[in-house]
Amino acid sequence: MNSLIAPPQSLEELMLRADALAGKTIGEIASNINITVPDNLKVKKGWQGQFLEQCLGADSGNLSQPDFNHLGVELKTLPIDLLGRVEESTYVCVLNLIDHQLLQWQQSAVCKKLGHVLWVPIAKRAEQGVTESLIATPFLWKPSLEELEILKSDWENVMELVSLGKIDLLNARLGEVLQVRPKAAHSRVTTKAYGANGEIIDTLPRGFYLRASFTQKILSDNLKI
DNA sequence: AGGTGATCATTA
DNA sequence: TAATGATCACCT
Repeated sequence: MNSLIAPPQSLEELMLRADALAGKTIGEIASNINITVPDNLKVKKGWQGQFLEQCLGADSGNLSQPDFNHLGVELKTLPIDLLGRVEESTYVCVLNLIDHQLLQWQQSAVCKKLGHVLWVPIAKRAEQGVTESLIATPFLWKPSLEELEILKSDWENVMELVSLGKIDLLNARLGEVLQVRPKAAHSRVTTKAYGANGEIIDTLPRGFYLRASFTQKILSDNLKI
């Protein structure tokens, strides 16, 4: 889905565009720009995210940088139900298992991407299609100092295991708010990593994800009153 | 290949 | 039934 809409020139312009979507259904917005909505997301898992990117004029493609790079803002859709409960974890970025030497938290992709996020909650209506899903209130978020410390700690714990070649110890149970999970087309895909003796090994590619409990708190903290 | 966008579906 | 591990599509 290529961007047909020019990137917003300012944060204000981005938020005006985002706010204009609030309260509308995916179907309404899609018909206005002649986009066909899939019946379900089984084989279109990233569709909502790409759709919102197009609606808002994101232009970073698959580069490892924030969606609105000139604004330093990352766009994330957040699947919720009608009661505002977060239904899925949030992918952040890949975990680089090779080029991590001397990488500090402030220089990491996780830190850069989560520095400033535009969250767009999308409420899926039970028993109804994607067309009926409702855009809730988008909001800008910067992690608090406390949140930043937890993210940094989670990230450093993972990177320590990676540095020590303890790839086998990585699993989704680690991390208070930031977890590591597989990130690949399927389980036979491999990527390079360092083993415990410094040798190169093949292992399943992993990515960083935010736990739903964390994004749930972010959402709750940002509810309008 | 390996990144982006994620949700699916089986397990615990 | 929540969470982990697996998987799907598109882009460069």
